Amino acid sequence: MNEESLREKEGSKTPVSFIEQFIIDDLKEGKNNRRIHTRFPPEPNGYLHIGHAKAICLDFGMAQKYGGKCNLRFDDTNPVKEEVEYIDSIKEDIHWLGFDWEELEFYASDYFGKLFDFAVDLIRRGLAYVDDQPAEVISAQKGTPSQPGVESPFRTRSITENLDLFERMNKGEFDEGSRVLRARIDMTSPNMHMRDPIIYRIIKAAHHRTGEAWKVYPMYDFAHGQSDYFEGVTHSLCTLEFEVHRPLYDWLIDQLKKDDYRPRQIEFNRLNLSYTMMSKRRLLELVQEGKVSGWDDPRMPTLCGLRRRGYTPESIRRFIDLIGYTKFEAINDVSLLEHAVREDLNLRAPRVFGVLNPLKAIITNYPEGKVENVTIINNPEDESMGKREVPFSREVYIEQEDFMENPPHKFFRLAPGMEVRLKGAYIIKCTGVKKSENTNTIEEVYCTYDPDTRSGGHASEKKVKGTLHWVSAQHATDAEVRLYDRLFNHEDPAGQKEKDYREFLNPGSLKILKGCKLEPSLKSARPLDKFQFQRLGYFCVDYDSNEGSLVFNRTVPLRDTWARINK
RNA sequence: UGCUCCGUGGUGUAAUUGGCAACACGUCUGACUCUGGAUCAGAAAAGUUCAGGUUCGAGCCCUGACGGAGCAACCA
Repeated sequence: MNEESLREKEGSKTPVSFIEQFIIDDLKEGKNNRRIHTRFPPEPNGYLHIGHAKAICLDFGMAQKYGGKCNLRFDDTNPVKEEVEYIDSIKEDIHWLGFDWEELEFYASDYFGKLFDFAVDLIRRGLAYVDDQPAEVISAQKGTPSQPGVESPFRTRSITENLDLFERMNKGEFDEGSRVLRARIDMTSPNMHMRDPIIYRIIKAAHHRTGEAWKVYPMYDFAHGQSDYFEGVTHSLCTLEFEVHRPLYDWLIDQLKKDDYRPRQIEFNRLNLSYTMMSKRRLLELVQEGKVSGWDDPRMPTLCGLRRRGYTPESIRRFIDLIGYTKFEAINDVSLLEHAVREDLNLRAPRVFGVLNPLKAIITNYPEGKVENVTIINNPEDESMGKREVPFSREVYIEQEDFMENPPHKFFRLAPGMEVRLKGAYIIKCTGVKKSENTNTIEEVYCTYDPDTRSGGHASEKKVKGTLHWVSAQHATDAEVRLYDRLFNHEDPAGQKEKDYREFLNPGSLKILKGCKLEPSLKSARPLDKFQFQRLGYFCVDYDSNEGSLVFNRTVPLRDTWARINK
């Protein structure tokens, strides 16, 4: 980034995060040749969720804004936890979100050779040693956060012996767990991570990329910073829990670096969303235990889940923009995410008629067999989306909730003797109901219409309190509609000391409605097509859908002040 | 009990580096409306965890409390 364009960025009034400020300062000071280079480093052990989206937007976003590059690097240092299946999904999700790493696709496993050489170098300089003690002993010697550790009896082993042992560890001569390589730093450090951290362990599982080539694998701390260094990364952005790792990150870079260049680790707050849970391990449990239908269950906070639910990448990026990056571990309200989709879909989603809980209304004075096409505006927010014709006839479906025999005060819908407009068509008046003999439930309502009130017609200015959506019964197409609510009924389901998160699963998080009636134009809708069902919410065609049997997911309901009043 | 980090309306973030605490979501009014949506206009809501100190002046600097989070995988 040159000085001129940097000054330009500075001139803009929009506040920048503390991270962006660091980047600006580093650029101004001329660090690393005025270069910015970031990386997004997922471990391929699960699907990306919206928390990763926060990191992706930062990593790719900063590089983009300041004329830099962003690498996609798979942090694949633990062959027993990682699978190729995840790599493809991760790439797909990043692209879907709207970012591109171009040719910069890397793997920590690409550096196993260099990392091994660096470890050997540390041994030669007396900065690493092979420890023969079992895990429990090493762990006990580490001390506790408030008590210093004690040194391993193997700490003073000769360089020659260490070199020999480390080579043989990698040849597979020793069992898993029998020996590790440790950095020799300081067993009394107040920082636990500096107490001779383990940097290599023996794992005899096949790696998805390097196969059987290695028997020893580097730990996260020994791979991450060095990978940054090898790739020329300048700003290594990660979440707050790695803050205490930074001294080790810097220590290792100090041993590795040969000139002025050095990557800098900066930590920000991870995303916590109310009523949801972000831990990959627990999300995997939900999938494995069948609590959800899969990683892409529309109730999951995964990117594939949100996509299936009907969220747009724009809305997710917008949400992340709204919450910002700080060092305060906050719980962000899901309603802000919902606001972001509504804001986006309001501008883009065509409005259609869909009746979720149908009730047949018969317009007794409308000629039998007659069909009129009424013209409906596709999106009042965007004239360019045009208009369409919707068939109207003597029998229509309306929403059960839109009719009450004995309505309360301020009920602006249909009730005996009351008038409402059927949107885009006529004003109707309820004249009676038909109830079932035994259960007393309402089966049909009878109405009359006023032929002068057709929308756009000469007497169409007549005002009524309510406007209902409707679908012509003989033209309707049936559909299944899946309604979603929050997966958990606790604000912080995973953060409760005494209780397992499973106890907070919301039993009503999925409601399946069958026999919903949709306007005929929806027959040709394809998976992921998004609509606003007028007066109800935003809906998206599910993958399970096909021309013969439509399936819709409710992304989010519309704001509903009437429902709020009646709570 | 050690170390590291963090405390600003209900929630999440700002405050151009010490100068009238601002924005968004949410909430509540009112207008408009053939979506109880959207849009528009407005309101309530924090004196910045607390106590000292420096200063003409502190959310910002200093000291000390209090509160929260993280750190003791051969996970990342």
